[in-house]
Amino acid sequence: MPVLSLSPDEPFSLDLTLSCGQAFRWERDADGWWHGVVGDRVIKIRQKNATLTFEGGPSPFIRHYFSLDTDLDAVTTSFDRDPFIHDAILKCRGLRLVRQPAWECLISYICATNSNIPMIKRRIANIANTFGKPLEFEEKTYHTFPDHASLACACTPALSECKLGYRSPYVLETACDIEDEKAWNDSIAALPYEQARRELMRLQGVGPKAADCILLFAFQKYEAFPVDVWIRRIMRDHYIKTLNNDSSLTGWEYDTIRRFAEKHFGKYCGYAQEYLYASREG
DNA sequence: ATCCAGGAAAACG
DNA sequence: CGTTTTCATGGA
Repeated sequence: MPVLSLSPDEPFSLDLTLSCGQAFRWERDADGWWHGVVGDRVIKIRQKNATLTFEGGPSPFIRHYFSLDTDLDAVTTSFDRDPFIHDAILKCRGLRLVRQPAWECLISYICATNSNIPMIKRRIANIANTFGKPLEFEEKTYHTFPDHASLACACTPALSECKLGYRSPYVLETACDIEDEKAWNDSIAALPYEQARRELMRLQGVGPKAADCILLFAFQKYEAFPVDVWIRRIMRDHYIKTLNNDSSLTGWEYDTIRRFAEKHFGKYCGYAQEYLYASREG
């Protein structure tokens, strides 16, 4: 089986990277093997110290998906600006942001609103199993994430089987809105962060939080700082203690938090966000 | 039962 | 215009 060796200046933790809640299509078995579907490939991968053993795709593909080309020490050093984030950096050493397929990431975060991670994973799996192409791997059947056309013409009963709840019409409308997946992908990628964010938020079911997640996880726009209930708590308790204890997150508060984050952590604040999120208690 | 979860749309005043 | 209500699902 192919192997990839990491040098000492290439910190990487497969477990932290795949279990921190950024991607929803990976499962880990008892032996430490991770199985996941990326595009039209089933990837099997395991880490032992500085060695990655994998199957299902060529080495450059693995390096690219897991952002192994990123100088992680340089990135974490750039936002290592206070004791709290410093602790998170130490706790989560090797955590990297992966490069997710944008269309799948878009639908995933439309399905993520007001849910917890196990529920989101189940929904994405339901969508793939219902509408995706089957992939055989080691006597098991996996499924690709369906392209936008497959979802655009999904019939309502089949979609309701996916248990998306009130998110179903958002998925349908967004799928119908995007005529050409690649053109959409390229147009978002070409825009600067704030503009790309506004474009994404025109889609049904995509608000500030979903847009920031998509920009961060699929478009590598690291200045995006998604604020969910956990991040909001952390920011309130450790960074912006003047924020009130209100229940609902207002647009004003969301912007206050992300502006603060960009100023405090710098241009890789999105990376910092993931370290804060991964090291949360809960 | 009640509350909560990687929120956002729609209704309201 | 900013603010509150509603939305579907399942686990704790």
